[in-house]
Amino acid sequence: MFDDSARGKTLSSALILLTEKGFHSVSIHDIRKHANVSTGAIYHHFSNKDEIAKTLFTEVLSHITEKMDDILLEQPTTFDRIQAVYQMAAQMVNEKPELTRFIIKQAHREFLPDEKPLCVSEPFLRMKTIVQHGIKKGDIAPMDIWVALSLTFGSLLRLIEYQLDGVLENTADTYIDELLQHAWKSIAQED
Amino acid sequence: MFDDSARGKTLSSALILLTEKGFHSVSIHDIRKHANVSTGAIYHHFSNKDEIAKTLFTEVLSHITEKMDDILLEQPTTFDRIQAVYQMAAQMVNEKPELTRFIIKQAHREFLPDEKPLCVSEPFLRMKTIVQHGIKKGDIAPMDIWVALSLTFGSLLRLIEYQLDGVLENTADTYIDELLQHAWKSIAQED
DNA sequence: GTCTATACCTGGATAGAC
DNA sequence: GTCTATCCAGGTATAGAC
Repeated sequence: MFDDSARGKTLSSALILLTEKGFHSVSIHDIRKHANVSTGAIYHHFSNKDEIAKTLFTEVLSHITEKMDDILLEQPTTFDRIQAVYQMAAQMVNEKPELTRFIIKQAHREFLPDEKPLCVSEPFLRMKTIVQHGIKKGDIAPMDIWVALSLTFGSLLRLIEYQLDGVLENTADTYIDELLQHAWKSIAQED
Repeated sequence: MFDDSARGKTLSSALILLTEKGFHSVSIHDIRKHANVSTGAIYHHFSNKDEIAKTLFTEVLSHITEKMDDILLEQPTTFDRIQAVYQMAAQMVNEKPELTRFIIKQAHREFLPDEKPLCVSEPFLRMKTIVQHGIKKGDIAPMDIWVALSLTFGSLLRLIEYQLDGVLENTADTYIDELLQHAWKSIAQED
């Protein structure tokens, strides 16, 4: 995910430690030790501890935003767009569970108090766009946008949390077809 | 919620401060000041800071569990049970937003590392029971239990988070009828 | 049971050599 | 750009009077 420089190693280690223990339970010294760099090197690249977490958060978010934009470009129909988001999410939680946990489970308010809530971050605004277009085109039944958003992606996020909590027997991607099929029924325009 | 003893005042203040700022951003001194009690009084009733949060968490959870049990007793049909949960949740997020945030948004792993994940706590197991009974009785279409759970309550939890994040124009209870109506379509056994 | 005063330590951040 | 050594603030927890 990150390169082998002091900066990259710091971010990689911070990601692992932060998702494992949480922001306030990880000290600079912990990161220093895990990344095998010195305190001085860390403070050369980051002005303080907050900035490490903030950098991590924004870099990961913008990475996801790019993927969302690809989906919007490549998939023309509402259903296919939603399906692509489901697949991307399932893949992400399988391949990078710590990173996924960092994004959706961290209490950002605690260490990024000036950050906007996750639900108005760029990737989530892309989801809103998908649903709004779906309603406008008549693919999705007319309803309140927040209700439609909850129905479209709420169950997906829930399933992801189940996987992160370790209660699922199989990986998330084995459930998403069934999940999407049913979730679509709740929002689809009947004709 | 809690009585006027030093213990009660400590818990009330801790609840407010913890949900506002998060566990590690609130010091014992902050709680002491807000509750208008002394450090000594706090340490007389609680062995350490963790135990304050833990007490709060378990007392609130068992309170919700009781309400869930009432629902299971009073409501015989699957739909009515789910509807009652939706109404209870909407009422809770309206009347006690800080408390709701404390339960569903806190990174418990950070200060309660030995606590089970929320999704296998008592109240959430009651939700699982509701859905399992629904499938067995034929009210809910046969499907994987975790998929069914995600579909039934995922969108509700999402809507609650929207309200907590302050993006909704109205309170959650104005949306839940529409939400439930659609969510039910995704799981209902068709005949 | 409740108070004040304080001991002790963790951990963020800096200084200055190389 | 990276290192080691160190400073110092903030915060948990305790001691001991009342």
